[in-house]
Amino acid sequence: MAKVDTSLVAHLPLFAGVTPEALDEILREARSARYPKNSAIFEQGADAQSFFLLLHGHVRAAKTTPTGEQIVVRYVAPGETFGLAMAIGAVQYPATAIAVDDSVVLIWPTSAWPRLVERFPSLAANTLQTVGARLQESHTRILEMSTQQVEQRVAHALLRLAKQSGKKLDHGIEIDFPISRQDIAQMTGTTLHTVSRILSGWESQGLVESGRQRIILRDPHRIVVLAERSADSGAA
Amino acid sequence: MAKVDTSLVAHLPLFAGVTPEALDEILREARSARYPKNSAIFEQGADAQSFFLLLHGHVRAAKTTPTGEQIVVRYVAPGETFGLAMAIGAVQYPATAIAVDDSVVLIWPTSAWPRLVERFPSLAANTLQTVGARLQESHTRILEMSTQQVEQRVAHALLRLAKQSGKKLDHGIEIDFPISRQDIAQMTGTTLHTVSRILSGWESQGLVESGRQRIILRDPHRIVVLAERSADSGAA
DNA sequence: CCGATAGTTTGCGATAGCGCAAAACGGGAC
DNA sequence: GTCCCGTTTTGCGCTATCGCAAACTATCGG
Repeated sequence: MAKVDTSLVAHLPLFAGVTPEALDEILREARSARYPKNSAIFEQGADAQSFFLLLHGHVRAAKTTPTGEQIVVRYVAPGETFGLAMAIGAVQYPATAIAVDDSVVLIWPTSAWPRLVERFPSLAANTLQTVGARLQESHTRILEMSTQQVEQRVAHALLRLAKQSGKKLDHGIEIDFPISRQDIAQMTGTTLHTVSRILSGWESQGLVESGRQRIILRDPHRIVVLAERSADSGAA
Repeated sequence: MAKVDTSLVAHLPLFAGVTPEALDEILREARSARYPKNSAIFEQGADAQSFFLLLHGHVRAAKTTPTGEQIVVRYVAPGETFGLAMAIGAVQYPATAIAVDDSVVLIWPTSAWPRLVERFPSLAANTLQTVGARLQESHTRILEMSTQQVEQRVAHALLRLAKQSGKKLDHGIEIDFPISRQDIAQMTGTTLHTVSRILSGWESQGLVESGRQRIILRDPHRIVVLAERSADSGAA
C-alpha cells in the first residue's frame, strides 16, 4: 500500500475540519492507482466496490441508456471525488468512469465508508455539500435544456469547462484535456453535427480556436454574451 | 410551540437509526405550520432560514430563469424533506416552494442543523442518501431529455408521479394532487400545448382520463410501453 | 344560478435541429 | 515517410415541436 502525502490533499473541501492525524488515518485506508488515457475506471452497473478521489488527470462520467445512447454526466477534475455510489445508497455504479487523460486516483474500498464516517463525521457533512452542489448543477442543466437553444447550452458548457479545467493562455483559455464534439454534444443534449456547426461558426467569428479534441476560448467575454442572450438575432 | 407526535414521523428514512428519545429531542426544535393551497412556502433567492419536512399535502419546487421561464424541479410528497439549502451549503433557496394543496409542514430553523447533525450524525448520513437519490433522479431526467422525444418523457413523468403520489382507483391510478398541463410541461421540458395534444391523444385511446388539473392513468401498463419504445410507429 | 377566470383544446404556419451521407482532415503507428 | 482510423466538416431534406391565436369549458365566488 503506497503511502500518500497528506499535504497534497489536506486542503481539499472533502477534508475540511479533519485534523492532520485523522487525515493520515483516512489516507492509510486508501491505495493509489494510475489509469492510462482512455481506460475505464469502473463501468455503469458494476458493483460499487470502491470510491475515488482524483489526484491527477481528468475523468469523464457518462451514463448510457438501454439503447446505447450516452450522456456525459460530468467531467471530474483533480481534487474531486467520484464513484460515491455507496454514500448515496446505491449498490451499483450509476455511470461509467473513463480516464480521458493519464490519471492518478486514490481508491478506498466502499466497505471503509461507514467506519470512516462514524469516526470522522465531517466527512459526511462535507460529502453532503459536494453532492448538494452537484444536485444544483444538475438542476441548472435541466433548466438550460428546458429553456435554451442549443447554441446557448454549448456556450454555457464550454464556459463551465473553462472555469473548472481551463488553462490560461495569453490568447485565451484552453480546456486542458481532450474533448471531442461528440462529448460536448453529450453534455448539452444535441448531436456532434450541430456542435461542429456551432463551433465552426464561432471560429469564423474569432470566438474560439479548435481542432481535434481541443478547444480554446479566444474571447470568453463574447461567449458569455452568447450564453445569456435569449433568442434575438446575431448574424454578422 | 406545538407538540409533534413522534409516531407520525418515526418511520421516515430521515430518522432511520435515531432513537425515540433523540427523535423527541429533534422534534422539539421544530414547529409546525399549515400552508393553504397555492401559497408560497419560500421563494427562490430568499435567505434560507428554515428547512422543512412535509407532513400532509403536496409541494411543488420550481426554479425560475432570469427571463421568467420556470421548470418544476420536483413535487414533494408527505414524509419528504425540502428546502435543505443549508445542508448543501447554499445561503439562499435555489427554488421556490408552493403548496399545491393545503399542506402541513414541520419547520426547523436553519441554525439548528449544525447542532442536530453533531448530536445525531445519522441525520447527515440519511440526508446524504436522499440528496444522492435526488441527484440520480436528476441525471435520469437529463438522460431522458437528451435522448427521448416529448411523448416518452411525458409518459415517464406521469408514471413517476403515479408511483410517488398515485391513488389507486378501481379504474386506474389517479395523481392525487392538482396538476396542470403547464406543470407537466415544466417537468418534461416542453410546452403546455404539446402536453395537451399528447394527453388528448392518449385519452382517445383510453390510456388516460383527464380534466382540469386532474389525471387518471387508466392503463399504466400501456403507458409503460409507450415510455420505453424508442421511436417506432404507433398510430392506430 | 350565473358570470368571471383559469385551464384546456385545437388549428396552422414556421423552424431549429436532427439524421443520413459523404468528403476532408489530422495524428499517430509502424 | 506513409497508411490508417477516428474526428471533424458540410450539404440537404425532413419532421417533431414550438409559437401564436382563437375558441372552448369547467370551476368557483358571489
